[in-house]
Amino acid sequence: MKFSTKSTYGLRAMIRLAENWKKESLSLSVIAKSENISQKYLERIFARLKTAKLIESEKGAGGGYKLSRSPSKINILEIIDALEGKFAPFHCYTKSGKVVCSTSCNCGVTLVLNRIQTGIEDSLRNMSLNQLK
Amino acid sequence: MKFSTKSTYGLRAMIRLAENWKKESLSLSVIAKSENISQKYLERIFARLKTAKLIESEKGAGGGYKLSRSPSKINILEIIDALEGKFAPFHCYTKSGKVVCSTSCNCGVTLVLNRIQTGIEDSLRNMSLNQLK
DNA sequence: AATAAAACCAACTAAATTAGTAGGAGATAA
DNA sequence: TTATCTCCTACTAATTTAGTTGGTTTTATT
Repeated sequence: MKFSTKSTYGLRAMIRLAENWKKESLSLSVIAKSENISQKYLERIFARLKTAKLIESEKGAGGGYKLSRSPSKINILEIIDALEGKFAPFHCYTKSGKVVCSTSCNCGVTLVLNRIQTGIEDSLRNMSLNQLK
Repeated sequence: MKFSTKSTYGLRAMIRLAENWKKESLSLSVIAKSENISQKYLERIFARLKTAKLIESEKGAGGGYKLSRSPSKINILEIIDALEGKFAPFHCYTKSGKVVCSTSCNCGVTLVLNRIQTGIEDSLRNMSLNQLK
């Protein structure tokens, strides 16, 4: 198991925006440059964060991004979910592609998967962006 | 975040071995056939489980695999770690490849990563193989 | 009005990882 | 000596991740 650069970059950028909370917007170019991240790649990461309504944007010269709410109201779990995608809905498949069981079945694999998911959720749920730097 | 087939197959196979605990060894061909998994792929998955000393093998005709200890003494966390690998030791890199910070630093990204890791560990630590079916 | 700086958008490429194959060698019971 | 098994290495195919390329649109500033 690993942490993708997507999450790493996204989190770092969100921490930058948190530091800038209540000030003017921060542009992608500034963040990318100072964090040493490919600007174009960061663009797509920001698209995810925006879809999840965690950030807002202003177009045009002088524009940029800012958090859509106070850092204390932004949950780390939301950020990770937005960046990495939720734990995939799980299915056991036979070789023929037929679904044998789903998330709601109570086989061992599903049970373990659900535990891991709630384990992650519980650990991040009450951690908010203002706690990071 | 997703659960690879490696984990799915590996867990299913371990559950099969647990059902067979105290009986004769189960061969790869039997497990692969009944679980509808590529035998050659399962072979490599079993190699990981063996390296982790979770299973033992007997070569030759009539041979096969069995758990190395009672299912109640096998932790699900051990299985997942063996199959999926531990959470990768984490580093922040600059574009030039220079390490900026490591697992022991206390930046936000590392803090989140460590939380996720302990979240998973805590959720699986006291779940053993005999609880699954 | 022209320009520059910004978000936004789509399609491509490169690298890495995952999932699986192919083709054996060596061990062992029947 | 043969069939059944583990074990080993090297390959391929598919998918995902990590970017790149080349724009369009929006907006403040000159």
